[in-house]
Amino acid sequence: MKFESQLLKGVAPVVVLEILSRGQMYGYELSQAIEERSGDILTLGKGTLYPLLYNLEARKLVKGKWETADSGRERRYYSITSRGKGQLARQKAQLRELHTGLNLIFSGAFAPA
Amino acid sequence: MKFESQLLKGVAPVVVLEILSRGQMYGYELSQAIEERSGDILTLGKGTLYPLLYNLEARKLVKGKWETADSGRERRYYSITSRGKGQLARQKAQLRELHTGLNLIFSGAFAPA
DNA sequence: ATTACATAGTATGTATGGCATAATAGGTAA
DNA sequence: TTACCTATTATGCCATACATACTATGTAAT
Repeated sequence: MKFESQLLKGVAPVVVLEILSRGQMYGYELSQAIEERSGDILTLGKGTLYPLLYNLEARKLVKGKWETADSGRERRYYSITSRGKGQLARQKAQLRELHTGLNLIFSGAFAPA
Repeated sequence: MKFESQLLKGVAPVVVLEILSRGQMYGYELSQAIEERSGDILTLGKGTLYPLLYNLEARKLVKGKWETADSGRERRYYSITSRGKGQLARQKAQLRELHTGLNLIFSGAFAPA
């Protein structure tokens, strides 16, 4: 994603799971969907996305299957599993909590030492 | 921080810079301040915090100096540099942007494929 | 005094994960 | 037939979060 390096480490999986929760997609399609749906704010390069998908599949949060598109081209379509849905719900809750914590830190409710 | 692994990678430096922007602190004090000021949501273990401070210092975003506290004990006090303040401003802006992007993704303005 | 505990910092190693890059290959249009 | 866009795989680097263990000091309890 076009962010100063590590700011969004860890959110990538949640984003992928969220998008897959609305329907199956193949990798390339996913990377474009993430850009579009985030208003071009979030970007996942292929060097990030594909390894991430392999990882999610190994953890059985998504599952992929090869299908032949109308064009005759082979694509690997990923869909979210029920485990993945559980994980997504947990991670979303944690994102909200993180957001709360950051708000507390940055609102300056405490005086400096 | 007490989150499911890597959800908040990259936010630690911003949090540290933010807190140091209100006054100098030593490491141990910082780790407690982060917990307190985030309502116990964010936690940095020493294995994370100290290496992070060394890294910030190497990048001249903070600077540390040894001082002898009233107790007679040596402590390393860290303060934010002007470079650090610039970095903090940039990172805060990026955090806000990230938040915007995530909101777009999770609000579901787009239909699934 | 001695122990126990909280404070304070350093050092080391591991695992994760974002990312760049390169190699491969198929479909489409000039 | 060349060029370009699509599509996936593989390799390797680097940053970083974290656990653990080690060292050391001040304070309070015994």
